[in-house]
Amino acid sequence: MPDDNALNTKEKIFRAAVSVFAAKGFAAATVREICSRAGANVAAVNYHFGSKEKLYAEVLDFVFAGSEALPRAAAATPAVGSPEERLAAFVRAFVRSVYQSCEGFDDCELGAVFLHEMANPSPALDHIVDRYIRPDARVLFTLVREMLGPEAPEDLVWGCGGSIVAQVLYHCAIGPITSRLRPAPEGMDMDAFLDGFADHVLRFSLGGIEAARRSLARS
Amino acid sequence: MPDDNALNTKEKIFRAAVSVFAAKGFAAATVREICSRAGANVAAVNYHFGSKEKLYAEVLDFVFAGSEALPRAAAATPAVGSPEERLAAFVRAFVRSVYQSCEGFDDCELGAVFLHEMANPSPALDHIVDRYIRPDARVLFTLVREMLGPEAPEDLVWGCGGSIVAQVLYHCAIGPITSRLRPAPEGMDMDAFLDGFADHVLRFSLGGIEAARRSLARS
DNA sequence: ACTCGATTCAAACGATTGATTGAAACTTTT
DNA sequence: AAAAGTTTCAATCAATCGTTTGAATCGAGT
Repeated sequence: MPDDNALNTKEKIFRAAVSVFAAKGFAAATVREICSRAGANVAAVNYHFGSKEKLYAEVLDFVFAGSEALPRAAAATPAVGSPEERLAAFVRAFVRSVYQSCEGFDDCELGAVFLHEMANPSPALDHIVDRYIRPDARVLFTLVREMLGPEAPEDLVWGCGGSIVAQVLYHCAIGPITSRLRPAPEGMDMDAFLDGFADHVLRFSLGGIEAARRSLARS
Repeated sequence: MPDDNALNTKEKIFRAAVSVFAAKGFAAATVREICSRAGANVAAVNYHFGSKEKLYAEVLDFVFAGSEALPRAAAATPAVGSPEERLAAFVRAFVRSVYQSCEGFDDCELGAVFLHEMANPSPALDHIVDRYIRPDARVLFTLVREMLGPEAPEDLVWGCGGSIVAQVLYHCAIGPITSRLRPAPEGMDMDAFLDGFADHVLRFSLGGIEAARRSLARS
């Protein structure tokens, strides 16, 4: 029967896998490095998880699932209030869920995992989209539609929703560029930066949606 | 001395490398597949280019360099005219340079190469940033500053510029998601789609910049 | 103390990778 | 036509990958 030590080894491998997969993606990560970081034998991954791919699928699900402290955007969006207020909550939670490290991890951002998954999609992506991303998208697009009005064409709703998502994902999508073009000042307060970033995205997006609404009324 | 046949083999390898690297990125691409597609021996890459890495560096430079038919955004932005007009030209050229296939290639978008490079930056990225990305960024941020006014803080200029870049890169950053959430209709006219996409990004961004300007005047 | 299932470990396996080698084929020069 | 230089090729190298193996180790139940 699995005792504490066994669970500890499995847990240690899982935690190491989260960090390594986040840093390197599925293909570039090696089970040897994961086991080395976990202080375990190379065979431990296959013994406890079946294969590297199954371990990755579990990690992916864990990273995307969110938590109470770091909920997914849809879960943090209230059902009542003005569309602007709800969008503000959505964007703030979305930004945090992408850039804040997973609970109990120093070095695992969903954004990093996500980027590797976009560059090299794994079979597990379908499940992630259905389970986690589609609900978030649904909340966002419903909100955008409320703000654009019922006569807005579907394409415009998706366009504006995409513009919001794009801005949130910006830093994770081009991190290596910003670090070269405009390196972040050392000792920066990450929480304050994320709040300011979310504020900017919200303000910029409200202006963008307003412009889209105007162009709609004009035609 | 290199004759036509030699040039042909080198050229064929280069063209195959462009496609393979764009589709898989540097690490996942293999010299065996490149040579196979080129109808050449495995040793040809090292003979003609020195190493897989040097070949990749040449491919990267080619993809980012742009062309007369597909210029980089900065090169397509006129020096005169209203900031709005110049931003429109910038965004249109930017969108095309990211999503339109390189001249003479059916399956090489800068966006695909870029995405892999962001997920797994190569040593060649520094040169690409200095040579190609920094000039584009300079033109964009100068434009944004013109529209925000001289009293706008640097952070706001970078924020709004980033919001524009983010929207343009959206589809390349989350392609696997959109294809699952909202598959593109088959037989879609890519040129028309890109024009419409650029129009949306421009309109949305003008609204966003206007909102940022207003928030500036208010404080 | 002994047994038995669960876990860990060093060692190795087969496959694949980028790179190298030296001879063969080819082109150009003499 | 012989020589020199360039290019191609099959074969192979060392390294690394995920996975497997079988024995050693451990811990709880009898």
